[in-house]
Amino acid sequence: MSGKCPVVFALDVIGDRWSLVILRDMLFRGKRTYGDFLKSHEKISTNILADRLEKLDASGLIIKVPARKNSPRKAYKMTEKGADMLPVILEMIAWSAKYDRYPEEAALIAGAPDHLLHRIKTDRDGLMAELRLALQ
Amino acid sequence: MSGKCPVVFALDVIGDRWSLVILRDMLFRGKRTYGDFLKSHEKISTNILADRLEKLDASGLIIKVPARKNSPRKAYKMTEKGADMLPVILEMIAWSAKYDRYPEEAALIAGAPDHLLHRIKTDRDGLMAELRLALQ
DNA sequence: CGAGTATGCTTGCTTTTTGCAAGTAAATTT
DNA sequence: AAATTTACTTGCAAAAAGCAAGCATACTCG
Repeated sequence: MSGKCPVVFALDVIGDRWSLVILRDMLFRGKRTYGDFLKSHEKISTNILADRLEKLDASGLIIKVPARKNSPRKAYKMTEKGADMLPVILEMIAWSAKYDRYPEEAALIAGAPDHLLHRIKTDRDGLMAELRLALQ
Repeated sequence: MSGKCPVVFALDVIGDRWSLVILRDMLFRGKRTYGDFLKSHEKISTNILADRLEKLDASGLIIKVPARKNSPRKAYKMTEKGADMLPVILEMIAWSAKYDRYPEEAALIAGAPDHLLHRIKTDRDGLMAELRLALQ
């Protein structure tokens, strides 16, 4: 049994920067394969990526699936449990928007344009539904 | 300039389990001193605690203040920037409530009773206001 | 169909971070 | 004034992260 405070329970799954970077890549950038994740701007190293994918799989946030029907090649897919981290990530984005003094460049590099923030504030449920749909 | 995606911008500050444990202790348990934090159930080690307090201070989520007026003894106080992490933490708690299969014991040990969850869902703003007030 | 390339990792090694125990100086209590 | 607490620091061993190279399938193209 977990016996942990809920904050720690969540931290056990996402309390590490790389896990959240992977989730971000899946949720906001449609990445699905090992190679996709490796190419991310933050330069995760190969062994760490393998480790985190395994852990995220083990804790049920993602699952390993055939990349295409009947293909032996693999891809990763977000589970509902994983997608349910969206609110956490959206709040992080909202916090950063408030406190990062240089968001313009972030928008350019990382694709967090103003309209995303606007929707977090005004149409969060719609935004989440849309992002979830894109995971199918 | 940050030039970072907003998720990474936030992760730079709280993308480490101990930082969030410290924030939790301040927000939900009224802890303020080095000794308080050291006593937390998760057994943070002394050098890591010192390091994280310094980093949280450096990034402006907390400030070091006199424990009492004119006292040379120190305490830590949450800034608004720190308190603004509350929504992130509340979403983590909500997520854990959905996926932790043994929340009863967590409630006993860590003080996350059902009514907290209920308020996260039904009166988040009121809850946040109350928690913020307790920080004064 | 076979050679070359791409993909999804694993392995080995170095560097960094963590954890633990002990130590210490200043503040407080008795 | 002595004993105790508090808020750290230091030193060292263990764990984790980062980096480069290797490797066994897949897939692609002639």
